[in-house]
Amino acid sequence: MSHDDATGEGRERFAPVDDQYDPGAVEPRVFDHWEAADAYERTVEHRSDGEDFFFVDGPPYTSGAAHMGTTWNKVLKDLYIRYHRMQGYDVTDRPGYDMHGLPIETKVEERLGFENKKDIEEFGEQAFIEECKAFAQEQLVGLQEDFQDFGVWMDWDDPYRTVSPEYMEAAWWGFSQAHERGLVKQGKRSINQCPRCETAIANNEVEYHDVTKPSVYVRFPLADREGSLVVWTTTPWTFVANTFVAVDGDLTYVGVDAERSASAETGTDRLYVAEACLEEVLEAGRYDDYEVVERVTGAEMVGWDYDHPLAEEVADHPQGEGAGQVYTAEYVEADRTGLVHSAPGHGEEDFERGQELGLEAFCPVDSDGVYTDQAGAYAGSFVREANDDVIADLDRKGLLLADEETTVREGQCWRCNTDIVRVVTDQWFITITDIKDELLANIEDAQWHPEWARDNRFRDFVEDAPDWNVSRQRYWGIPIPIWTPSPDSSATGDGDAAGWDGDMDEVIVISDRAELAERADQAVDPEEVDLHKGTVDELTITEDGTTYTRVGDVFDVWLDSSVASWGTVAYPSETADYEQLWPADLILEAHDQTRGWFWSQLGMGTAAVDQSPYEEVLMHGYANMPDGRGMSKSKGILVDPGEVIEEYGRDPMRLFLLSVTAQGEDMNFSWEETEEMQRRLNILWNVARFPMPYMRADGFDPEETTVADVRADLELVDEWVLSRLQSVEATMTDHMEAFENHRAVEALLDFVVEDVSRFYIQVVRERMWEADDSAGKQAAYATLYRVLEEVTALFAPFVPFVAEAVYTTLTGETGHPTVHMCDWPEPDERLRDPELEGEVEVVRAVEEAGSNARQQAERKLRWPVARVVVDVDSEAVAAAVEARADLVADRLNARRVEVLGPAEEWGELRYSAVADMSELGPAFGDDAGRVMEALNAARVGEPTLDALRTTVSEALDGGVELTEEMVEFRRETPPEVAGVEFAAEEGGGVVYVDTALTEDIESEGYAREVVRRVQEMRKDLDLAIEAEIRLDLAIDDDRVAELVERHTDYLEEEVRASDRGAVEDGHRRTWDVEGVEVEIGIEPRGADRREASSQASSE
RNA sequence: GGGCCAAUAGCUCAAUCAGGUUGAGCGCUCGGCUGAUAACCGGGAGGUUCGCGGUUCAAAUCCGUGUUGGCCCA
Repeated sequence: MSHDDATGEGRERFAPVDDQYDPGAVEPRVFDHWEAADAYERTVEHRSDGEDFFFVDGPPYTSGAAHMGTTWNKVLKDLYIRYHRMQGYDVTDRPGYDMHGLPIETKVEERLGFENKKDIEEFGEQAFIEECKAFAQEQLVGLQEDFQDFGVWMDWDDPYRTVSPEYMEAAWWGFSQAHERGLVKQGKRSINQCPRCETAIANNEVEYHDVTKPSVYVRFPLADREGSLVVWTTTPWTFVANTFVAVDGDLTYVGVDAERSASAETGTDRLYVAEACLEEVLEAGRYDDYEVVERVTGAEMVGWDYDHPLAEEVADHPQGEGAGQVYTAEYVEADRTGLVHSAPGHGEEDFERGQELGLEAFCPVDSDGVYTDQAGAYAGSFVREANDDVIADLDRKGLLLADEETTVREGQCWRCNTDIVRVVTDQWFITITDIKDELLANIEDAQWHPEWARDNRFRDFVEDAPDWNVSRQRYWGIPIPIWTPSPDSSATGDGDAAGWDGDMDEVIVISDRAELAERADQAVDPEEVDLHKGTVDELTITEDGTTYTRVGDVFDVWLDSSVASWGTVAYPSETADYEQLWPADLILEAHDQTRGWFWSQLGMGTAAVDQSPYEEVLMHGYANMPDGRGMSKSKGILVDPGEVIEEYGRDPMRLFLLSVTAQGEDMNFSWEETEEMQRRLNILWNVARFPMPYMRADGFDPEETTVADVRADLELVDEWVLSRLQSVEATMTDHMEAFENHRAVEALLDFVVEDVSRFYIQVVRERMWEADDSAGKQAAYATLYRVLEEVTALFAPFVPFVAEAVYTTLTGETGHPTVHMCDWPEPDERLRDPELEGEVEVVRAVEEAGSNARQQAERKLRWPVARVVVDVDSEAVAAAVEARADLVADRLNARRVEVLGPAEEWGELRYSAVADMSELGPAFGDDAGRVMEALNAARVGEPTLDALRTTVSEALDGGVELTEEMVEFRRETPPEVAGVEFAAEEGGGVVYVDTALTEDIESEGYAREVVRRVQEMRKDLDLAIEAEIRLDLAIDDDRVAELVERHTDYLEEEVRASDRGAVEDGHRRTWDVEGVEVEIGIEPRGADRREASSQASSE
């Protein structure tokens, strides 16, 4: 809507607005207004004395632009931030960005043309970190511009960034707290290693694809008995590290003498396999005969020794205490051979079982996937490429039974698609398995919406969660603040922890910059120091004659965001906000964060301070394509929010995101629905636009004339719409408090479309059009103003632009500088009247049925009907219709409304019967035809068999026995009466409309036909509403002309005709009114004439 | 392979928790209104409630199973 001075001063109330809601025009104006009026800053300031509400923003990762998912997320956050502000809270709205991590390193490497870690080392760590920092910052700016463009109000000038010293320090502090509670340790773990990135990949960063791999059956010769164990694998390269063979203790295994007689490779082998797998193994090994010579359980095989299949090639193969033996293991299934080759230096399950058994985790593979010298003959080969060599060696030694291929799901690095290798390396852990009970207890302290997300999914996950591996062997991350004793006293700076025995009491964990400055050997300025790897790796600590050096690793990025609840308030460098606000009142993310940020925060909060860092969680779904597929930027399957804005606007997009999808569910984006949202907002726009010219013309002043001032003059519909408004407010507040935003906004849209637009405004239009000002008119103005003002506030958090535009036009200079400073409207109980709401609901049901009946009778609404008869089935409905008969008469343009209660019969009604011949036939035989004719011809006063029997018996000159099955009753209304059923909450009935014409009705009907056409001609001339005209009317039918002239006063008042007579050079048109030719001429009078002609000439 | 969520009119969703005649908006179509008018309002058609099986007097709803999609995990 239009105003030049965006600060509110001098802006004109009820100023003319665009005819159509055009988001493309409204939104830029609102942005300008916000900027000029400092709308955001003033809104924040307005609530600065309110109760604190600590919202914590889950930081989006800074690689790539905002997609529909992030858009939805931020718009939801904006909604709840705005809502809580309107509820009076002083809301923390600091946005955050997750800026560390491998994905950014990968992108920077691409940009710089790097292929692996060595390129980074050559480029220089510090320089590489600076590149990453610059890249992440670039991405941040792009993201932030997008978020602002969506109309999201957060503290964009001061986002928290996980790369800032204050934030990194927050991570150090949390980690050091966990350490002090004894929850940090170093340990070996089987990890997913990306050989290209040379780092561990979190399980959730692994993507699975189907790949073709070797499928080999190999026999391991037993050491102290005849025969071999048969194992199967898809990773022959791991045979190098084979340490034991696993069996299922309960499973039956057989020893067989298997023969190949037909082929070239003749001979007999004694093989041990699970009995259930025997056929498969023999077939794979191309044996054609066999004899079972032994049958044992897996348990009985435990302790059997075998020879390492690559003992000659790998001199260092596992051969210590307990190696090369059979053990039981949970992970064995009666599949393939029923015996599992186990390498604790690689596989996760193998590793865990190996730990239990006290076996060495032999891992002769480096971080780049290349065998170390320990791998003997294979040293220097990339493991996957060594598969063929291993297979060839096994074949040469006669150990290979079968060499096939199979398709399996294989993990790949999510960034570079390199196949993962499982290796065992030294990693740092937060041992959350030690605090499982506390974690499970702390879950209870947060309320989730929807609840099942916590009680089903989240709890299961927490119960099964392993220790948290927080270390990554990369560069772009928060350095792990652990300094370990160095073997020599000189500072090497390479983070080598050799020389330290793993005792956590002997390490130093630094918790903040001040402590670092104090304890470091080098001079450190805590204000200036950058905590990244390039800097801190140079720092050593020397205490009691021992020099400590930092471990080389950085934190997994999940640790970064896990400290967001205190990182947001810059704890520990600032303490006041933390003490006042923590923990978070609300966090709000998509369901992938259940095992992501919801979890990492709980884990970190519990490890550091044994408390849940958040109290309430709103979980939403994923944004999918219209057909339900997931969006994927890399595959080009996506809907770009920018395009949606371009096409339909910000508010319609927001409204779609906030109104269509239920809490916790995935959203399927829909262009059609977004367009529909624009149409709904157009109704809001028109509802607001409709009364303004009248208010302006009559000089209505909402400050002077409030609803309270016009209480006595309120009409029924005014009271009704005000009551409905209160109910909608109560409903919306309930839904918003339950985080059911889609229900809340649906209730509001319903109110605007159904109640205000379709009913209230329809009813109130006549009052607005009255020429003279009146108390009733002022009452309508005050009512509608109140409705619009509060509706605008209710819409504000959902569609901030259009709400702002309407609000500023409504309030002019008198309101807040922005609608977003308004309080959330609370229902005023004094205005609530549930009984009235019920009555009007009945009236509307009756109106609907009545309109339908009119349509059936083909009588336009413009023509009055003599009477409407409402036959109801409940006293409550009868009372409602009787009480509101005037309104019913008005809505249906009826002269009279009659109500028939449940006990009354309408004397004019008759019933007929439709005969069912399949029943009549058997019952009456030859007479069936006559009975049918009599039945069909019968008209009875009540729908009962008795009445029918009497009538039919008379017609047939003899009694007949009728049953319920034989007939179906039909209502027969009098001629020119149409009846339609209706139903309301407290009962229903039938509305009969009597459309019989009388001269009186014709007179009014024709008069209204003429009025309508004159109005159209006034509009042709673009006349002002109050402009007066001279009217020239010639009707080519004397009877009709006389009928119309009976309503001369009405006619002249309606069309503002202050003069009658010949119109020579005015606007003339000839109309066909119900078959009668009517010639109309009009011309504006006096001052209106000049105005009209000047308007005409300007077009 | 496992867990959680979803599947209802051409489209987007209600009704499912707590079993009782499947409903709304859009679209389509027919009509009305005519100073909100490129707006607004009414009627109508449109359903194997994803398939199969079970429990029940009664199933969209509860149970089992399969299919498809989403997310998480392996």
